[in-house]
Amino acid sequence: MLRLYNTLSRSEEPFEPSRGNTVRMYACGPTVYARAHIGNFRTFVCVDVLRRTLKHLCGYEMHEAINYTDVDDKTIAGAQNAGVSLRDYTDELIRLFRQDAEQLGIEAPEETPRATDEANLRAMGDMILALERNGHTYRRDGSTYFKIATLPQYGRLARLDPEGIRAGARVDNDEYSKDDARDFVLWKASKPDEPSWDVGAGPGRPGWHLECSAMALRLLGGPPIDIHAGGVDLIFPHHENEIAQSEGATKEPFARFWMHIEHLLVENEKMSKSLDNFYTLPAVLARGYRASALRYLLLSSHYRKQLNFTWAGMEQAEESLRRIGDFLARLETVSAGGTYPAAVEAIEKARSSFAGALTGDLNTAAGLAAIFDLVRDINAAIDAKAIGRVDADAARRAIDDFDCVLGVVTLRRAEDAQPPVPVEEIERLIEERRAARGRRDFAAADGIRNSLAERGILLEDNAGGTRWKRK
RNA sequence: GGCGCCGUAGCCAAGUGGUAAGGCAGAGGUCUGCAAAACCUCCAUCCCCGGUUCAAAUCCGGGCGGCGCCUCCA
Repeated sequence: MLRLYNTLSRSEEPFEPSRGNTVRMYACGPTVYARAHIGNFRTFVCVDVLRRTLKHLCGYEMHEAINYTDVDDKTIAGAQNAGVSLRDYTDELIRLFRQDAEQLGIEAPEETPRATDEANLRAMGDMILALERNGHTYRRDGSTYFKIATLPQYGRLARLDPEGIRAGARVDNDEYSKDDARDFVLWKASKPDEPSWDVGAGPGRPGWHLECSAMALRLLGGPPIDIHAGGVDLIFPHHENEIAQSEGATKEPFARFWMHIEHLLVENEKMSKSLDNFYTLPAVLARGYRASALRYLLLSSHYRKQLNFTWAGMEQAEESLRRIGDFLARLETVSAGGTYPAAVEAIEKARSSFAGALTGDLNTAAGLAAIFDLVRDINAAIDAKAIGRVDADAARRAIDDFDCVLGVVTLRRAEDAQPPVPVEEIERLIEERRAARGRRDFAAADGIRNSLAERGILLEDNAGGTRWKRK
Protein backbone atom coordinates (compact mmCIF):
# COMPACT_ATOMS: atom_id res chain seq x y z
CA MET A 1 0.00 0.00 0.00
CA LEU A 2 1.13 3.52 -0.73
CA ARG A 3 2.17 5.75 2.11
CA LEU A 4 1.67 9.36 1.14
CA TYR A 5 2.51 12.56 2.97
CA ASN A 6 -0.64 14.54 3.65
CA THR A 7 -0.27 18.29 4.13
CA LEU A 8 -3.47 18.30 6.16
CA SER A 9 -1.92 16.19 8.91
CA ARG A 10 1.70 17.05 8.12
CA SER A 11 2.52 13.38 8.22
CA GLU A 12 2.68 10.26 6.09
CA GLU A 13 -0.53 8.26 5.97
CA PRO A 14 -1.49 5.01 4.28
CA PHE A 15 -3.49 5.72 1.15
CA GLU A 16 -6.43 3.85 -0.30
CA PRO A 17 -9.16 5.19 -2.56
CA SER A 18 -12.44 5.91 -0.79
CA ARG A 19 -14.68 4.52 -3.48
CA GLY A 20 -13.95 1.14 -4.99
CA ASN A 21 -10.72 0.71 -6.85
CA THR A 22 -10.61 4.10 -8.55
CA VAL A 23 -8.46 6.96 -7.33
CA ARG A 24 -10.09 10.32 -7.88
CA MET A 25 -7.35 12.91 -8.07
CA TYR A 26 -7.13 16.56 -9.01
CA ALA A 27 -4.03 18.65 -9.67
CA CYS A 28 -4.00 22.38 -10.22
CA GLY A 29 -2.78 22.94 -13.75
CA PRO A 30 -1.15 25.89 -15.42
CA THR A 31 -2.53 29.34 -15.94
CA VAL A 32 -1.99 29.59 -19.65
CA TYR A 33 -0.71 33.13 -20.01
CA ALA A 34 2.83 32.14 -20.99
CA ARG A 35 4.72 28.99 -21.83
CA ALA A 36 5.14 26.81 -18.77
CA HIS A 37 8.70 26.60 -17.41
CA ILE A 38 10.53 23.58 -16.10
CA GLY A 39 9.70 24.57 -12.53
CA ASN A 40 6.03 24.21 -13.40
CA PHE A 41 6.84 20.87 -14.95
CA ARG A 42 8.49 19.60 -11.81
CA THR A 43 5.06 19.56 -10.26
CA PHE A 44 3.46 17.80 -13.20
CA VAL A 45 6.22 15.21 -13.46
CA CYS A 46 5.86 14.42 -9.77
CA VAL A 47 2.09 14.19 -10.05
CA ASP A 48 2.67 11.89 -13.01
CA VAL A 49 4.85 9.63 -10.88
CA LEU A 50 2.12 9.54 -8.24
CA ARG A 51 -0.37 8.61 -10.94
CA ARG A 52 1.85 5.87 -12.33
CA THR A 53 2.62 4.52 -8.87
CA LEU A 54 -1.07 4.29 -8.07
CA LYS A 55 -1.72 2.59 -11.38
CA HIS A 56 1.18 0.23 -11.80
CA LEU A 57 2.45 -0.45 -8.30
CA CYS A 58 -0.84 -0.29 -6.42
CA GLY A 59 -3.12 -1.53 -9.18
CA TYR A 60 -5.76 1.19 -8.95
CA GLU A 61 -7.75 2.71 -11.75
CA MET A 62 -7.24 6.44 -12.20
CA HIS A 63 -9.68 9.24 -12.61
CA GLU A 64 -7.46 12.28 -12.69
CA ALA A 65 -8.14 15.87 -13.66
CA ILE A 66 -5.64 18.61 -14.39
CA ASN A 67 -7.17 21.92 -15.34
CA TYR A 68 -6.14 24.79 -17.54
CA THR A 69 -6.84 28.20 -16.07
CA ASP A 70 -7.69 30.03 -19.25
CA VAL A 71 -9.12 33.23 -17.84
CA ASP A 72 -7.52 35.66 -15.37
CA ASP A 73 -5.88 39.09 -15.46
CA LYS A 74 -2.76 37.84 -17.20
CA THR A 75 -4.44 35.75 -19.88
CA ILE A 76 -6.80 38.61 -20.66
CA ALA A 77 -3.92 41.05 -20.90
CA GLY A 78 -1.92 38.61 -23.00
CA ALA A 79 -4.73 38.14 -25.48
CA GLN A 80 -5.30 41.88 -25.72
CA ASN A 81 -1.61 42.54 -26.33
CA ALA A 82 -1.52 39.85 -28.99
CA GLY A 83 -4.68 41.22 -30.57
CA VAL A 84 -6.42 37.85 -30.56
CA SER A 85 -9.38 36.43 -28.72
CA LEU A 86 -8.87 34.97 -25.28
CA ARG A 87 -9.79 31.55 -26.62
CA ASP A 88 -7.30 31.69 -29.47
CA TYR A 89 -4.60 32.96 -27.17
CA THR A 90 -5.05 30.23 -24.58
CA ASP A 91 -5.59 27.53 -27.24
CA GLU A 92 -2.05 28.06 -28.45
CA LEU A 93 -0.52 28.01 -24.98
CA ILE A 94 -2.43 24.86 -24.11
CA ARG A 95 -1.09 23.26 -27.27
CA LEU A 96 2.46 24.13 -26.26
CA PHE A 97 1.88 22.84 -22.75
CA ARG A 98 0.65 19.51 -24.06
CA GLN A 99 3.59 19.29 -26.41
CA ASP A 100 6.11 19.89 -23.59
CA ALA A 101 4.25 17.52 -21.28
CA GLU A 102 4.37 14.78 -23.88
CA GLN A 103 8.09 15.28 -24.44
CA LEU A 104 8.57 14.91 -20.70
CA GLY A 105 6.68 11.65 -20.69
CA ILE A 106 3.73 12.94 -18.71
CA GLU A 107 0.69 10.73 -19.23
CA ALA A 108 -2.47 12.53 -20.23
CA PRO A 109 -4.97 12.62 -17.36
CA GLU A 110 -8.53 11.47 -17.94
CA GLU A 111 -9.83 15.02 -17.66
CA THR A 112 -8.28 18.30 -18.74
CA PRO A 113 -11.01 20.85 -18.14
CA ARG A 114 -10.81 24.52 -19.03
CA ALA A 115 -12.31 27.14 -16.78
CA THR A 116 -14.18 28.80 -19.61
CA ASP A 117 -15.88 25.66 -20.89
CA GLU A 118 -19.59 26.16 -20.49
CA ALA A 119 -20.29 23.16 -18.31
CA ASN A 120 -17.58 24.32 -15.92
CA LEU A 121 -18.85 27.89 -15.78
CA ARG A 122 -22.28 26.53 -14.96
CA ALA A 123 -20.83 24.40 -12.17
CA MET A 124 -19.18 27.53 -10.79
CA GLY A 125 -22.45 29.40 -10.90
CA ASP A 126 -24.14 26.57 -9.04
CA MET A 127 -21.43 26.61 -6.43
CA ILE A 128 -21.86 30.34 -5.85
CA LEU A 129 -25.59 29.82 -5.41
CA ALA A 130 -24.98 27.08 -2.88
CA LEU A 131 -22.55 29.33 -1.02
CA GLU A 132 -25.09 32.15 -1.02
CA ARG A 133 -27.73 29.80 0.35
CA ASN A 134 -25.37 28.80 3.12
CA GLY A 135 -24.63 32.41 3.99
CA HIS A 136 -20.96 32.50 2.99
CA THR A 137 -21.04 35.33 0.47
CA TYR A 138 -21.62 39.02 -0.02
CA ARG A 139 -21.71 41.23 -3.06
CA ARG A 140 -19.85 44.46 -3.57
CA ASP A 141 -19.67 46.54 -6.75
CA GLY A 142 -20.97 43.69 -8.87
CA SER A 143 -18.47 41.15 -7.53
CA THR A 144 -19.25 38.27 -5.20
CA TYR A 145 -16.96 37.54 -2.28
CA PHE A 146 -16.46 34.68 0.10
CA LYS A 147 -16.71 35.82 3.72
CA ILE A 148 -14.22 33.72 5.58
CA ALA A 149 -15.50 34.80 8.98
CA THR A 150 -18.44 32.48 8.27
CA LEU A 151 -16.22 29.41 8.16
CA PRO A 152 -14.56 28.62 11.50
CA GLN A 153 -12.26 25.95 10.10
CA TYR A 154 -10.70 28.38 7.61
CA GLY A 155 -6.92 28.16 7.69
CA ARG A 156 -6.59 24.54 8.75
CA LEU A 157 -4.56 23.41 5.74
CA ALA A 158 -2.11 26.29 5.81
CA ARG A 159 -2.15 26.37 9.62
CA LEU A 160 -2.87 30.05 9.62
CA ASP A 161 -3.04 31.98 12.82
CA PRO A 162 -6.77 32.19 13.62
CA GLU A 163 -6.26 35.78 14.68
CA GLY A 164 -5.69 36.48 11.02
CA ILE A 165 -3.06 38.57 9.46
CA ARG A 166 -0.69 40.22 11.86
CA ALA A 167 1.30 43.39 11.73
CA GLY A 168 4.10 43.11 9.22
CA ALA A 169 2.30 40.80 6.86
CA ARG A 170 1.65 42.18 3.47
CA VAL A 171 -2.00 42.79 2.92
CA ASP A 172 -3.94 42.42 -0.26
CA ASN A 173 -4.81 45.88 -1.54
CA ASP A 174 -6.35 45.28 -4.92
CA GLU A 175 -8.95 47.54 -6.38
CA TYR A 176 -11.88 45.54 -5.10
CA SER A 177 -13.09 46.54 -1.67
CA LYS A 178 -13.66 43.77 0.80
CA ASP A 179 -15.02 43.45 4.31
CA ASP A 180 -11.94 41.61 5.48
CA ALA A 181 -8.51 41.57 3.90
CA ARG A 182 -8.62 37.77 3.81
CA ASP A 183 -11.93 37.54 1.98
CA PHE A 184 -11.50 36.49 -1.60
CA VAL A 185 -13.43 37.00 -4.77
CA LEU A 186 -15.63 34.22 -6.13
CA TRP A 187 -16.95 36.06 -9.15
CA LYS A 188 -15.30 39.18 -10.47
CA ALA A 189 -17.39 41.90 -12.07
CA SER A 190 -16.10 42.41 -15.59
CA LYS A 191 -14.68 45.64 -16.89
CA PRO A 192 -16.03 46.99 -20.19
CA ASP A 193 -13.56 45.32 -22.57
CA GLU A 194 -13.15 42.07 -20.70
CA PRO A 195 -14.72 38.71 -21.47
CA SER A 196 -17.77 38.13 -19.36
CA TRP A 197 -20.23 35.39 -18.52
CA ASP A 198 -23.44 35.36 -16.55
CA VAL A 199 -24.09 32.14 -14.69
CA GLY A 200 -26.17 33.53 -11.87
CA ALA A 201 -23.90 35.97 -10.08
CA GLY A 202 -24.15 38.78 -12.59
CA PRO A 203 -21.92 39.48 -15.58
CA GLY A 204 -18.30 38.74 -14.79
CA ARG A 205 -15.69 36.07 -14.68
CA PRO A 206 -14.60 33.41 -12.24
CA GLY A 207 -12.19 34.13 -9.44
CA TRP A 208 -9.12 31.96 -9.60
CA HIS A 209 -10.02 29.61 -6.76
CA LEU A 210 -13.57 28.92 -7.79
CA GLU A 211 -12.83 26.97 -10.92
CA CYS A 212 -10.79 24.29 -9.20
CA SER A 213 -13.41 23.58 -6.56
CA ALA A 214 -16.22 23.47 -9.08
CA MET A 215 -14.42 21.40 -11.70
CA ALA A 216 -12.93 18.93 -9.25
CA LEU A 217 -16.32 18.17 -7.76
CA ARG A 218 -18.12 18.17 -11.07
CA LEU A 219 -15.70 15.84 -12.83
CA LEU A 220 -14.57 13.55 -10.05
CA GLY A 221 -17.88 13.11 -8.31
CA GLY A 222 -16.82 14.06 -4.82
CA PRO A 223 -16.83 15.09 -2.12
CA PRO A 224 -14.46 14.09 -0.80
CA ILE A 225 -12.06 13.51 -3.65
CA ASP A 226 -9.13 11.26 -2.79
CA ILE A 227 -6.11 13.40 -3.61
CA HIS A 228 -5.59 17.02 -4.44
CA ALA A 229 -2.11 18.03 -5.60
CA GLY A 230 -0.16 21.09 -6.61
CA GLY A 231 2.91 23.19 -5.97
CA VAL A 232 3.70 24.28 -2.40
CA ASP A 233 3.02 27.89 -3.20
CA LEU A 234 -0.63 26.97 -3.69
CA ILE A 235 -1.21 25.90 -0.10
CA PHE A 236 -2.13 29.44 0.69
CA PRO A 237 -4.25 31.06 -0.43
CA HIS A 238 -5.35 28.90 -3.35
CA HIS A 239 -5.94 25.53 -1.71
CA GLU A 240 -7.16 27.03 1.51
CA ASN A 241 -9.75 28.92 -0.51
CA GLU A 242 -10.68 25.87 -2.55
CA ILE A 243 -11.44 24.09 0.70
CA ALA A 244 -13.49 27.02 1.95
CA GLN A 245 -15.58 27.10 -1.22
CA SER A 246 -16.13 23.38 -1.47
CA GLU A 247 -16.87 22.82 2.16
CA GLY A 248 -18.99 25.95 2.40
CA ALA A 249 -21.05 24.79 -0.56
CA THR A 250 -21.33 21.06 0.17
CA LYS A 251 -20.80 20.93 3.96
CA GLU A 252 -18.59 17.91 3.30
CA PRO A 253 -14.81 17.57 3.47
CA PHE A 254 -13.30 18.48 0.09
CA ALA A 255 -10.22 16.31 -0.27
CA ARG A 256 -8.76 13.52 1.85
CA PHE A 257 -5.12 13.91 0.87
CA TRP A 258 -3.25 17.07 -0.07
CA MET A 259 0.03 16.59 -1.86
CA HIS A 260 2.39 19.50 -2.38
CA ILE A 261 5.47 19.52 -4.55
CA GLU A 262 8.40 21.72 -3.55
CA HIS A 263 9.88 24.33 -5.81
CA LEU A 264 12.54 24.07 -8.42
CA LEU A 265 15.22 26.67 -7.68
CA VAL A 266 17.71 28.39 -9.93
CA GLU A 267 20.85 29.68 -8.27
CA ASN A 268 19.10 28.85 -5.02
CA GLU A 269 16.13 31.04 -5.74
CA LYS A 270 12.64 30.01 -6.70
CA MET A 271 12.25 29.70 -10.45
CA SER A 272 9.49 32.02 -11.45
CA LYS A 273 8.32 34.21 -14.23
CA SER A 274 8.30 37.32 -12.10
CA LEU A 275 11.96 36.83 -11.15
CA ASP A 276 12.75 36.18 -14.82
CA ASN A 277 15.04 33.30 -13.89
CA PHE A 278 13.17 30.48 -15.57
CA TYR A 279 13.96 28.00 -18.32
CA THR A 280 11.45 26.42 -20.64
CA LEU A 281 11.80 22.93 -22.04
CA PRO A 282 12.82 24.21 -25.50
CA ALA A 283 15.53 26.29 -23.84
CA VAL A 284 16.91 23.17 -22.17
CA LEU A 285 16.78 21.22 -25.43
CA ALA A 286 18.54 24.07 -27.21
CA ARG A 287 21.48 23.57 -24.86
CA GLY A 288 21.83 20.05 -26.17
CA TYR A 289 20.18 18.20 -23.33
CA ARG A 290 17.36 15.75 -23.73
CA ALA A 291 13.92 15.83 -22.22
CA SER A 292 14.54 12.40 -20.70
CA ALA A 293 17.52 13.80 -18.79
CA LEU A 294 15.40 16.63 -17.45
CA ARG A 295 12.77 14.17 -16.30
CA TYR A 296 15.51 12.12 -14.67
CA LEU A 297 16.91 15.17 -12.91
CA LEU A 298 13.46 16.06 -11.61
CA LEU A 299 13.11 12.54 -10.22
CA SER A 300 16.57 12.38 -8.70
CA SER A 301 15.47 14.07 -5.51
CA HIS A 302 12.42 13.78 -3.32
CA TYR A 303 9.38 15.79 -4.35
CA ARG A 304 9.09 17.46 -0.95
CA LYS A 305 12.59 18.93 -1.12
CA GLN A 306 13.62 21.98 -3.02
CA LEU A 307 15.71 21.09 -6.05
CA ASN A 308 18.32 23.49 -7.32
CA PHE A 309 18.44 23.35 -11.12
CA THR A 310 21.95 23.56 -12.62
CA TRP A 311 23.50 22.66 -15.95
CA ALA A 312 25.97 20.48 -14.08
CA GLY A 313 22.96 18.61 -12.75
CA MET A 314 21.69 18.13 -16.29
CA GLU A 315 25.09 16.79 -17.28
CA GLN A 316 25.04 14.28 -14.44
CA ALA A 317 21.51 13.24 -15.31
CA GLU A 318 22.56 12.59 -18.91
CA GLU A 319 25.46 10.44 -17.76
CA SER A 320 23.36 8.46 -15.31
CA LEU A 321 20.74 7.74 -17.89
CA ARG A 322 23.43 6.73 -20.36
CA ARG A 323 24.55 4.08 -17.91
CA ILE A 324 21.09 2.57 -17.83
CA GLY A 325 20.86 2.69 -21.61
CA ASP A 326 24.24 0.99 -22.02
CA PHE A 327 23.12 -1.66 -19.59
CA LEU A 328 19.95 -2.40 -21.52
CA ALA A 329 21.88 -2.65 -24.75
CA ARG A 330 24.34 -5.00 -23.10
CA LEU A 331 21.56 -7.23 -21.83
CA GLU A 332 20.69 -7.99 -25.43
CA THR A 333 24.14 -9.51 -25.98
CA VAL A 334 23.58 -12.28 -23.45
CA SER A 335 23.24 -15.48 -25.45
CA ALA A 336 23.92 -18.31 -23.00
CA GLY A 337 20.96 -20.39 -21.97
CA GLY A 338 19.71 -21.17 -18.53
CA THR A 339 19.41 -19.22 -15.37
CA TYR A 340 21.55 -18.48 -12.32
CA PRO A 341 20.27 -18.15 -8.74
CA ALA A 342 22.39 -15.09 -7.98
CA ALA A 343 20.91 -13.22 -10.94
CA VAL A 344 17.39 -14.21 -9.97
CA GLU A 345 18.05 -13.04 -6.45
CA ALA A 346 19.45 -9.69 -7.59
CA ILE A 347 16.35 -9.05 -9.66
CA GLU A 348 14.06 -9.99 -6.80
CA LYS A 349 15.94 -7.70 -4.46
CA ALA A 350 15.71 -4.82 -6.91
CA ARG A 351 11.99 -5.32 -7.37
CA SER A 352 11.32 -5.27 -3.68
CA SER A 353 13.59 -2.27 -3.02
CA PHE A 354 12.04 -0.34 -5.85
CA ALA A 355 8.48 -1.00 -4.74
CA GLY A 356 9.36 -0.17 -1.16
CA ALA A 357 10.94 3.11 -2.19
CA LEU A 358 8.07 4.30 -4.34
CA THR A 359 5.33 3.24 -1.98
CA GLY A 360 7.19 5.11 0.77
CA ASP A 361 5.92 8.54 -0.18
CA LEU A 362 7.32 8.33 -3.71
CA ASN A 363 11.00 8.07 -2.88
CA THR A 364 12.18 8.23 -6.46
CA ALA A 365 15.82 8.76 -5.49
CA ALA A 366 15.85 5.50 -3.57
CA GLY A 367 14.03 3.85 -6.47
CA LEU A 368 16.77 4.92 -8.84
CA ALA A 369 19.35 3.51 -6.44
CA ALA A 370 17.58 0.14 -6.62
CA ILE A 371 17.90 0.26 -10.40
CA PHE A 372 21.62 1.01 -10.28
CA ASP A 373 22.20 -1.79 -7.79
CA LEU A 374 20.60 -4.14 -10.26
CA VAL A 375 22.64 -2.69 -13.12
CA ARG A 376 25.88 -3.32 -11.24
CA ASP A 377 24.93 -6.83 -10.12
CA ILE A 378 23.84 -7.95 -13.56
CA ASN A 379 26.78 -6.30 -15.32
CA ALA A 380 29.08 -8.20 -12.99
CA ALA A 381 27.21 -11.39 -13.76
CA ILE A 382 27.63 -10.77 -17.47
CA ASP A 383 31.37 -10.27 -16.98
CA ALA A 384 31.52 -13.48 -14.97
CA LYS A 385 29.39 -15.32 -17.55
CA ALA A 386 27.08 -16.19 -14.70
CA ILE A 387 23.84 -15.22 -16.40
CA GLY A 388 21.55 -16.81 -18.93
CA ARG A 389 19.07 -15.52 -21.46
CA VAL A 390 16.22 -16.18 -19.07
CA ASP A 391 17.84 -13.96 -16.46
CA ALA A 392 18.61 -11.25 -18.98
CA ASP A 393 14.98 -11.18 -20.04
CA ALA A 394 13.86 -11.07 -16.43
CA ALA A 395 16.21 -8.15 -15.75
CA ARG A 396 14.89 -6.39 -18.80
CA ARG A 397 11.32 -6.89 -17.64
CA ALA A 398 12.18 -5.56 -14.20
CA ILE A 399 13.60 -2.36 -15.67
CA ASP A 400 10.56 -2.04 -17.92
CA ASP A 401 8.28 -2.42 -14.91
CA PHE A 402 10.22 0.19 -12.95
CA ASP A 403 9.96 2.48 -15.90
CA CYS A 404 6.19 2.16 -16.02
CA VAL A 405 6.45 4.31 -12.91
CA LEU A 406 9.47 6.49 -13.65
CA GLY A 407 8.85 6.89 -17.36
CA VAL A 408 12.37 7.86 -18.16
CA VAL A 409 13.85 4.90 -20.07
CA THR A 410 10.87 4.80 -22.39
CA LEU A 411 11.42 8.45 -23.18
CA ARG A 412 15.08 7.82 -23.92
CA ARG A 413 14.20 5.01 -26.30
CA ALA A 414 11.82 7.25 -28.19
CA GLU A 415 14.55 9.89 -28.44
CA ASP A 416 17.11 7.30 -29.52
CA ALA A 417 14.81 6.27 -32.34
CA GLN A 418 15.40 9.70 -33.85
CA PRO A 419 19.19 10.15 -33.94
CA PRO A 420 20.78 13.30 -35.37
CA VAL A 421 22.32 11.23 -38.19
CA PRO A 422 20.10 8.96 -40.33
CA VAL A 423 20.32 5.34 -39.23
CA GLU A 424 21.16 4.11 -42.76
CA GLU A 425 24.11 6.48 -42.88
CA ILE A 426 25.34 5.39 -39.47
CA GLU A 427 25.15 1.78 -40.51
CA ARG A 428 26.95 2.46 -43.78
CA LEU A 429 29.76 4.22 -41.93
CA ILE A 430 30.02 1.43 -39.38
CA GLU A 431 30.44 -0.99 -42.28
CA GLU A 432 33.11 1.21 -43.87
CA ARG A 433 34.88 1.41 -40.56
CA ARG A 434 34.70 -2.35 -40.10
CA ALA A 435 36.41 -2.81 -43.43
CA ALA A 436 39.11 -0.28 -42.50
CA ARG A 437 39.72 -2.06 -39.22
CA GLY A 438 39.89 -5.32 -41.10
CA ARG A 439 42.83 -4.05 -43.12
CA ARG A 440 44.24 -2.50 -39.94
CA ASP A 441 43.81 1.01 -41.29
CA PHE A 442 43.15 2.43 -37.85
CA ALA A 443 43.58 6.03 -38.95
CA ALA A 444 40.62 5.71 -41.29
CA ALA A 445 38.62 3.81 -38.70
CA ASP A 446 39.25 6.43 -36.04
CA GLY A 447 38.44 9.18 -38.50
CA ILE A 448 34.98 7.74 -39.06
CA ARG A 449 34.42 7.32 -35.35
CA ASN A 450 35.52 10.88 -34.62
CA SER A 451 33.44 12.48 -37.32
CA LEU A 452 30.35 10.60 -36.17
CA ALA A 453 31.09 11.66 -32.61
CA GLU A 454 31.09 15.27 -33.72
CA ARG A 455 27.66 14.69 -35.18
CA GLY A 456 26.35 13.26 -31.93
CA ILE A 457 26.81 9.54 -32.55
CA LEU A 458 29.15 7.41 -30.43
CA LEU A 459 30.53 4.05 -31.53
CA GLU A 460 31.45 1.20 -29.22
CA ASP A 461 33.35 -1.89 -30.32
CA ASN A 462 32.43 -5.12 -28.60
CA ALA A 463 33.21 -8.74 -29.16
CA GLY A 464 30.03 -9.05 -31.15
CA GLY A 465 30.62 -6.02 -33.38
CA THR A 466 30.08 -2.28 -33.21
CA ARG A 467 27.14 -0.59 -31.59
CA TRP A 468 26.14 3.04 -31.98
CA LYS A 469 24.33 5.31 -29.60
CA ARG A 470 23.32 8.92 -29.34
CA LYS A 471 25.56 11.18 -27.40
C1' G B 1 6.73 40.39 12.54
C1' G B 2 4.30 35.28 11.92
C1' C B 3 4.46 30.20 9.85
C1' G B 4 7.28 26.26 7.54
C1' C B 5 11.21 23.54 5.23
C1' C B 6 16.31 22.48 4.59
C1' G B 7 22.02 22.04 5.75
C1' U B 8 25.06 14.28 4.43
C1' A B 9 31.91 13.21 0.22
C1' G B 10 34.38 17.79 -5.35
C1' C B 11 28.95 17.81 -7.41
C1' C B 12 23.82 15.51 -7.07
C1' A B 13 21.30 12.52 -3.44
C1' A B 14 18.95 8.31 -0.05
C1' G B 15 18.98 7.18 4.97
C1' U B 16 15.16 9.95 10.53
C1' G B 17 17.93 5.71 17.10
C1' G B 18 22.23 0.64 16.24
C1' U B 19 28.40 1.91 13.97
C1' A B 20 26.90 6.23 6.28
C1' A B 21 22.41 3.54 -0.33
C1' G B 22 22.93 5.16 -5.26
C1' G B 23 24.56 8.43 -9.40
C1' C B 24 28.23 11.93 -11.59
C1' A B 25 33.31 13.36 -11.38
C1' G B 26 38.39 11.62 -9.80
C1' A B 27 42.67 7.88 -8.76
C1' G B 28 44.68 2.88 -9.51
C1' G B 29 43.90 -1.96 -11.86
C1' U B 30 41.67 -5.83 -15.51
C1' C B 31 39.99 -5.99 -20.62
C1' U B 32 41.01 -3.42 -25.53
C1' G B 33 44.57 -1.79 -32.09
C1' C B 34 43.02 2.70 -29.78
C1' A B 35 38.63 4.56 -27.64
C1' A B 36 34.23 3.35 -25.29
C1' A B 37 31.51 0.12 -22.28
C1' A B 38 32.02 -3.19 -18.13
C1' C B 39 34.07 -5.08 -13.62
C1' C B 40 37.40 -4.69 -9.13
C1' U B 41 39.77 -1.36 -5.52
C1' C B 42 40.12 3.61 -3.32
C1' C B 43 37.53 8.33 -2.07
C1' A B 44 32.47 11.24 4.03
C1' U B 45 31.28 10.16 10.32
C1' C B 46 26.74 13.55 8.35
C1' C B 47 26.97 22.88 9.54
C1' C B 48 28.49 24.24 14.93
C1' C B 49 27.75 23.79 20.38
C1' G B 50 25.29 21.43 24.40
C1' G B 51 21.84 17.55 26.16
C1' U B 52 19.01 12.61 26.31
C1' U B 53 20.57 7.37 25.46
C1' C B 54 24.27 1.37 26.29
C1' A B 55 23.94 3.57 21.25
C1' A B 56 22.30 9.77 17.26
C1' A B 57 23.40 11.98 10.76
C1' U B 58 18.74 10.26 12.88
C1' C B 59 15.55 12.66 19.38
C1' C B 60 15.68 17.54 22.47
C1' G B 61 17.70 22.70 23.30
C1' G B 62 20.67 26.76 21.48
C1' G B 63 23.43 28.87 17.53
C1' C B 64 25.02 29.79 12.31
C1' G B 65 23.68 29.45 7.13
C1' G B 66 20.14 28.79 2.90
C1' C B 67 15.19 28.70 0.87
C1' G B 68 9.91 29.10 0.76
C1' C B 69 4.95 30.98 2.30
C1' C B 70 2.17 35.09 4.63
C1' U B 71 0.40 39.24 -2.54
C1' C B 72 -0.08 36.65 -8.51
C1' C B 73 2.73 32.13 -8.71
C1' A B 74 3.79 24.91 -9.89
